[in-house]
Amino acid sequence: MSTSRSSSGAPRHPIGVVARRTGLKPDLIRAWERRYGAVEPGRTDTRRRFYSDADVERLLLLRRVVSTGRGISQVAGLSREELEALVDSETAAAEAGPARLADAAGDGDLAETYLARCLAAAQRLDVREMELQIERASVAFSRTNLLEKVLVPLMQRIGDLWHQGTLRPLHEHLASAVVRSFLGTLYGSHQPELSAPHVVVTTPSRQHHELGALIAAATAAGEGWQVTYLGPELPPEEIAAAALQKGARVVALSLTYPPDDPLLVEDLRRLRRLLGSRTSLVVGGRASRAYAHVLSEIGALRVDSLAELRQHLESLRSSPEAGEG
Amino acid sequence: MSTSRSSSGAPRHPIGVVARRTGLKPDLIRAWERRYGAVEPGRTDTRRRFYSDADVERLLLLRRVVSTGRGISQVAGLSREELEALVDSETAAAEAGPARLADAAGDGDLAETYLARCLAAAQRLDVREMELQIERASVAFSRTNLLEKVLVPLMQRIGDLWHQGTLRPLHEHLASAVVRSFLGTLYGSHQPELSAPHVVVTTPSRQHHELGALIAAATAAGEGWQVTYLGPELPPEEIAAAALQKGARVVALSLTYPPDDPLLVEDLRRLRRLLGSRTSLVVGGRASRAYAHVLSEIGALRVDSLAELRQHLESLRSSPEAGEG
DNA sequence: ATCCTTTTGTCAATATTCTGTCCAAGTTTA
DNA sequence: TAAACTTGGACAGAATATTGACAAAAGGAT
Repeated sequence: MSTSRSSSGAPRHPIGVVARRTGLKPDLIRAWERRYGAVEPGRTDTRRRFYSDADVERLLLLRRVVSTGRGISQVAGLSREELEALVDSETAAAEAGPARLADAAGDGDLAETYLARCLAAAQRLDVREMELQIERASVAFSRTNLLEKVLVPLMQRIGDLWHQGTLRPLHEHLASAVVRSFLGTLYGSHQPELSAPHVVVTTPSRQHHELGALIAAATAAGEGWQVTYLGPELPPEEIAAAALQKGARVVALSLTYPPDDPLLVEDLRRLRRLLGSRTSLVVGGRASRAYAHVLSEIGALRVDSLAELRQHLESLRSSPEAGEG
Repeated sequence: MSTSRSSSGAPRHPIGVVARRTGLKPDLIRAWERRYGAVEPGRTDTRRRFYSDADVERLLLLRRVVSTGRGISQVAGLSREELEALVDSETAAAEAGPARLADAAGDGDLAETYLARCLAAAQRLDVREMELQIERASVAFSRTNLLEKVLVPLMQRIGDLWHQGTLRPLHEHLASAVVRSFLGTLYGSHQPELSAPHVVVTTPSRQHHELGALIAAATAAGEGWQVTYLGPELPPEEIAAAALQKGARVVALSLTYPPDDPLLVEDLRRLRRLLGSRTSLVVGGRASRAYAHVLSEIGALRVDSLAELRQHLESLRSSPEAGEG
């Protein structure tokens, strides 16, 4: 065990940092200390509390125990070993996952607000403001809703405004860069279980709009998959190689433009041949409809929305093998 | 006590430059020194402060630690290693912290270590590990060194291995996506002064390798410029429109491939015409040499390294107008 | 079930410390 | 001379500490 890491000065954390790390409000941490002596942090000469790493871990432990229904007064005085024992017995008893937060309804207006602000910021080429708004939206919405109600509509609307001439290509590029950067951090921040199935996400050659692929990657990550995002425009051989190397259960492609690429049809057929029958192919994006014929020919799943994608991932996850012959 | 402090490199930078590089106001740097002895810069015989590169890196590290919630008074006296450990523990708080790298050796070896790990991770298509290693490297290195000694060599080496057939295109794509995502967060993290000049960074049409542009964007941000990154492949009209709207002092382009695009030559000429004479054009990237003729014809600055880019930005910043007619 | 008590998270008011910013006056540099 | 730098002091906003109060939830007793 890492009993003491005090080799060169043990880190001492102010209460704000402890609050962030434990998810407990500063007031609550103080209340636990005042009322039950749950922790006994050190003090500076000006009476500010300073917590050690051990204190932080103890608070985390207490939080877990309390969240299982026990009162804080009952467990505040227990030793670390006793707390760990409690946690163990609890997890062994019930595989209770943390309750999922349900976003309240009526988010439409809120999403619309963020959307409008992002659009305005994009128009002004104000990257910082755009990032700020997306950041705020990411706090207000769940990951799923952020994608479905803010980011996807945002890019669609920018695309529309571009095509109708209100916005320049430059605005679309800028917005793409910002959203892409955000999505990159989003899908990377998830820590899937090692037993989770793999999905390889990319875009075929000459399909250089990667936003859809990134959104798919973020969605899959949110569903608990292990995601390997390869970036845009890869030929079938590369995609297949990656899928093979990662033992991917699914390959997800995003098609947006152009909708009439004969070479792409051939690439899709080849990809299906190169992939083992154990790997499913899921295709989405605005242009995917245009390739529906090939897709059904090669037995690829076509999805029209993120909800559909999530649904398919869910079912694919449980089914042992791809249902293709 | 921290032994180093005044070790590496003769003191060089006046406080204004340090302020730009660190994103800290001169007043704040002095306050940190006066109140907590956070740095001990050298002095001229007229009592002017002069900071070494090590001082700058220390200030960057302090800024980062402070931004995570600790008070400056608590961390101002810590050694570099302790500060790095703090940042590391913050980013990898939940992580089972495996072996810390031996910091003792020279930075060259250290960079090599990270490089090798990133390469190995890329080969295994292990995105998470790659991100982790880059994150760690970003703690151990200053922004400048991270770019020049880790990320740029990494992408070069991957490119080489790709061309010699050891790695597949797929690996290059994957690494690009990871590095790009990281750079996106990097260049956005700096908060420039409102009075700072603007630079618009992008890539001309048909130049779809945007990594160089992103690195340039991160470098410019580190020099205290207000950066507008537009993403890759924009025609001259779009670039000029953005530069006009932002009142950009500089437009920076990255050229990597192809090196022999006749249309690009025309695009560059047009861009120069569309830009006002108040806006300088700076061009870098592997293929920029191939276009040296046009570039000198239209009076664009060609840079061969990041150091050169920084140097040019520094001098452009002080000179009131572009020196082109 | 209903009522009462205890527990528990949250909040408010006030005081103190910490921290970033700013100002003024003088000095040096370009 | 204008711009950049230095010193010392001042100040406002953020973070923290303390005390006390309050309402929802939990649990018991009737």
